[in-house]
Amino acid sequence: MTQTIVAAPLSRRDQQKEAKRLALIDAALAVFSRVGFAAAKMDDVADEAGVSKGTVYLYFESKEKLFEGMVKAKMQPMLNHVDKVMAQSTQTATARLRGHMAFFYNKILDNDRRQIMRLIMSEGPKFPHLAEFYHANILSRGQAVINDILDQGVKTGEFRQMKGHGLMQNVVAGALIAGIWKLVFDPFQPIDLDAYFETHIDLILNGLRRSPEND
Amino acid sequence: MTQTIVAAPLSRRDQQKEAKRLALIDAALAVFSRVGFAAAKMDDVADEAGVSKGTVYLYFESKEKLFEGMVKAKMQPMLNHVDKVMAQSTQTATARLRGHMAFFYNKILDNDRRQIMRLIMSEGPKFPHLAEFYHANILSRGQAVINDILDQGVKTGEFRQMKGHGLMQNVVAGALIAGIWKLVFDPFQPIDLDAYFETHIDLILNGLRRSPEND
DNA sequence: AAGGAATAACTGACTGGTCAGTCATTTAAT
DNA sequence: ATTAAATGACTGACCAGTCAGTTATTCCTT
Repeated sequence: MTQTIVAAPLSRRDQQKEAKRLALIDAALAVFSRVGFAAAKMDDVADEAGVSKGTVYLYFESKEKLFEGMVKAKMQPMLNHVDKVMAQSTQTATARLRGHMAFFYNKILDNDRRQIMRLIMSEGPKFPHLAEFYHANILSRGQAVINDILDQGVKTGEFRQMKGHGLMQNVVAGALIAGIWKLVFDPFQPIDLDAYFETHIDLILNGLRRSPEND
Repeated sequence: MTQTIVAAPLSRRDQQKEAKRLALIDAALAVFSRVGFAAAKMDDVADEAGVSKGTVYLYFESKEKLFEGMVKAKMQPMLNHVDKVMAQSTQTATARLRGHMAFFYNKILDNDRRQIMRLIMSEGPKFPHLAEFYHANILSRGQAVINDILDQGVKTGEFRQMKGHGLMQNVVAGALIAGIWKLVFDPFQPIDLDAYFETHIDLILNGLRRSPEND
C-alpha cells in the first residue's frame, strides 16, 4: 500500500513520462546531429524515440522548443562538475589546468557534447535565445574556472602576467578545434586526441610560463 | 567590327553572364549565411541577385551545386596568397608566423570568409564532397605554410622541437575560435580582434620558444 | 476484488503551407 | 532572322502542427 508521503509519489505514469521525455531528447540529439535543425523531421524524431508524431507535441510544443530543450537537458550535467574544479585550489595552477583540460577532452568533447557544440555554432545565429543560454550557463562558467586557474598561477609565479583579452578563449581554443575537426575533417585527416591533447597542453603551459625573456 | 581574334572575344553577352554569375554567388553567400543550407530558398537567392528563380538554374544545376560553387568561388582567391608566404623564407620564422597570422586575422577572418568557415562546419558532415574540397585545397595549404614556418624555426633555433601531432591546429586554433566567437557570441560578450590577436600570437610564440626548461 | 467511470496518454490521417525544380512563353542580343 | 537568355506560373513532393478518435491507467463504488 502506497503511503501518502509528503514527497512526490512518482507514480508508474510519471516514471513512464520521464522515460519518454529522455527518449525524445536522445532521439532529437541524434536526428539534429545527423541533418541539422531545418532538415530534421519531427516524424524521424518520433520514430527514433518509438512514439508517434503526435506524442512529441505532448512533450514539446514545437520543433524549436524541442531543440532548445534538448540542448539544455544535455548540458545540465556539465554544470555540476565545474564547481568541483573551482574548489581544487590546493593544487598548483599547472596541475589544475592540466586536470581541467583533461576533463574537457574526456567529457566535454565526447561525441554527444561535440555534436551539441557544433549545433550551437551552426544554429546559434538563428537561435539567439539558445546562444545566450549557452553563453550564460556553459561558457561563462568555463571561463570562470579558467580565469580562476590563471589568476592563481600568476599569484604563485607559475604563470606570467598577460594582458589577457581573449586569454581564456586562446587557452581552450585548441580543444574546441579538436572537437570540430573530429566531426568535419577526420575522414580526410584523422587526429589522435591523446597525442593532440599533449601537444595542446604542452604548448599552452609553456606559453603561459614565466621565462627569462618575459619578465 | 569585332575582329575574329585568337584569344577569347568576351562579348557583351559573355560579360553579362559573368557578372550575373558573380551576383548569384554573392547572393548565395548572403542567403546561406543568414539561414543555413536547408532553410535557404532559391527564390530568395534569385531576388537578392535581381533575377528570377528560373535563371538561377541556368547557372547552377541545383541548390547543392550552387552551394558548392559558391564556396569554391569565394575561397579561390585565398590560394594565391599562400604561395607568396611560402616564398618569404628570408625572414625569421617568428616574423613569418606573426605576418601570416596577421594576414589570417585580416583576410581570412573577414566577414565573408568567417561565414564560409561556419558553413563548412555546419554543413560539412552533410556535404562530404565539400569538406573534402575544403580540406584538400584550403586547409592542407594552410597547414603546409605553418609547418614550413615551424620547421624553419626549429632549424634556426627560434622554436623548440615539439612532437607535433596537431601542432598546426593548435597554433591556429585561437584564430578560428575568434572567427566563430564573432559570429555566435559577440552580441553577449564582444571580443576586440586586435587585442585578441596580440594575446594569441604572444601565447603561441612563447609556447613555441626555446626556453631553459625545455631543452 | 471486480466492474466501471473518469481521466490521462497516445495515435496517425489530415490540412495548409512551403519550396525545389520545370518548361512554355517572352524578351534581348547578335 | 536567328539564337541565346530570362521569366514566372505551375507541379509534385514534403512536412510542421492539429485533432477526433483510441487505448491505457487510475480512481471510485460496492
